[in-house]
Amino acid sequence: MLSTTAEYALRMMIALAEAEGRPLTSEQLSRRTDVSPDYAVKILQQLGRAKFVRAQRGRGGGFRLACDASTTTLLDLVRVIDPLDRITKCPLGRVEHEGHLCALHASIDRAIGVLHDELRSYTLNDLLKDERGTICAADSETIQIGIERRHNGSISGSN
Amino acid sequence: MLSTTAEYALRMMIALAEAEGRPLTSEQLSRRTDVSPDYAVKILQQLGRAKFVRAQRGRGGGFRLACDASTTTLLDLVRVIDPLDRITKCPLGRVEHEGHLCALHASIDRAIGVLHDELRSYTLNDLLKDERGTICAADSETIQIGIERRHNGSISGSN
DNA sequence: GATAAAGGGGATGAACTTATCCGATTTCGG
DNA sequence: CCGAAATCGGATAAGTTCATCCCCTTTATC
Repeated sequence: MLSTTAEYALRMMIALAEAEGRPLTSEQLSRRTDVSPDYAVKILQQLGRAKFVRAQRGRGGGFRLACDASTTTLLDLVRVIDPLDRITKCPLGRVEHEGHLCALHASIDRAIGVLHDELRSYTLNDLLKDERGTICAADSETIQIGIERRHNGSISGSN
Repeated sequence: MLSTTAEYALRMMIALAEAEGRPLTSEQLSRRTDVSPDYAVKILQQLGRAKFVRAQRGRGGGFRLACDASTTTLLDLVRVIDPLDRITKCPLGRVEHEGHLCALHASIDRAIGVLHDELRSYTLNDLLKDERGTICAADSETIQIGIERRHNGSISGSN
């Protein structure tokens, strides 16, 4: 339903939100989110143009979150990649349906509407909370390279 | 959000539902729904394999509805073309998320869920009712070739 | 039967999405 | 000011969806 690219973007945004302002290189993001290194860069560039991340070139650089994780919603992020637009004009270009969609397109539009509502109801912060302590992005590598974990006193962590 | 192919399929199903059991040729369906003739056939074949339409070869043949328009939902039809599946297992294959998705995938899954619910709430019959008398499939041609129209005493028809 | 009308289905091309590659540019640190 | 580390962005390849083309089989009618 979402494009794979949108999925990738969400994973990387979660990884960046978890990093709490510290920059992560595209390489690190790639490994944490299982996105190929080169493609990860492309997606990060799109997120950068949309002002959701900021890039810092050069040594010690990387990508940092450039939005408020408590107000940025899933919908905001998905739409950077997938248009996911409501239907406002007749796809068949019928002039008599200007401002008054037929039953078919009105139904599809309502479906897109509830999808919007649902995706808008989750913020980036919401996605960081996981009762099990494992988030589907940003974990395995933090152990390898020894960055301190934020919630290591987890409840029933399986490793 | 829906693939264009799914849109086409819906338009053709509406046109067939409007025809009330009379067969329509792929050519007629193509013109009524603004789908190219050759591609229309391909989509009708998919709908046929899924048992939503039945084809009759030879002179006087064509495609007929093979499902109940009052119980077949938008969701049923869309899923012939687009899988639109709920998320049941972790897309990253993390075993610790078996039967317990992380917050990200749980959220996306809920979004797909509400989309399902909404699409399931419309039947094929619902899409035939249009207060303005114009449906976004199956109309222009009925005038050309003179098949009797079902609701010709329309309210504010613009031609 | 012959013929014309109709769908069946494989092969192919066009367009878009996804993914990779590589050289250029920026920036930090000695 | 040099070199390593990092992003930038254009070119290209691979894969998928969308669309077209063509030949075949089926079927109703004469």
